[in-house]
Amino acid sequence: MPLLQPGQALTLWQRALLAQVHNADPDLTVRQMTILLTVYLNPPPHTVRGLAEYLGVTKPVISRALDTMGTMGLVRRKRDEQDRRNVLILRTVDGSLYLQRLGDLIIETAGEVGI
Amino acid sequence: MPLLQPGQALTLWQRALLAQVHNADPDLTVRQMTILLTVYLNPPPHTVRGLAEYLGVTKPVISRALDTMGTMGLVRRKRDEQDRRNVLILRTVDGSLYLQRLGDLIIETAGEVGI
DNA sequence: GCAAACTGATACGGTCCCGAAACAACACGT
DNA sequence: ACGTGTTGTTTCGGGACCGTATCAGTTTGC
Repeated sequence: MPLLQPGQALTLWQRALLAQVHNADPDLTVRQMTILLTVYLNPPPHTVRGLAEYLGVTKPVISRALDTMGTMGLVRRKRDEQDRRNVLILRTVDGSLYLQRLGDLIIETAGEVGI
Repeated sequence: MPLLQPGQALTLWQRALLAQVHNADPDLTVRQMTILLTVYLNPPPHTVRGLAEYLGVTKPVISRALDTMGTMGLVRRKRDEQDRRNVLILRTVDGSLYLQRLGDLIIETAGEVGI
């Protein structure tokens, strides 16, 4: 018997999204959230082109998402001095905290659902 | 030791969102997805006002989301004949299939992550 | 030195979403 | 019957996002 069953999975998903909607913080797009998680969970370095390929979206999508999340302080841009065409996407303290809260939220929700 | 740990939770979240981004299907907003899950997981009846309160958003948000998801065939509207001011939000076969696929996707992702 | 290739950012036109306010349809108490 | 309150929808101005095409800066190979 699997630890996670379909009904539980959807309930977990609903509760976690609901908490996020309730939260007054500005909502991140599904794409933005995926970019943020990728930057913090996958090993660096991260570039615009690399993220665009990984997510299967166009480069402007990444560029604009970095603008938005940069303003929010969730990520940071830095020129690659080895190859000045590249832009490296770096993590920030605020971004780490943001995702830490998200992780705690999912864990807490999972507990309530009985996972 | 909890079954689900913070790192695993975020990885699960990332992989599931990534699969959703990769999928060519038109993306649902976080709010729209939450509405859809609520309609299918919480016991009926569902009204515009009820959903707006439950999600903590304004009524127009619900009304417009129902327009969009109605066009996609994910939910259906029906006048309440008991009190014709109300609109009941009903489930559809397509909506059930959509969420079933989402549930399977999360389960599958969880398996890959080792949950 | 210079043209071609590459990387990330930007301009443009279009679509969708948002919040506040106004609106139409309906129920209910007097 | 009629005014009040309720419910859901629509309108309006504004903002964010998207995809395509284009642009500026940098590297690479001849």
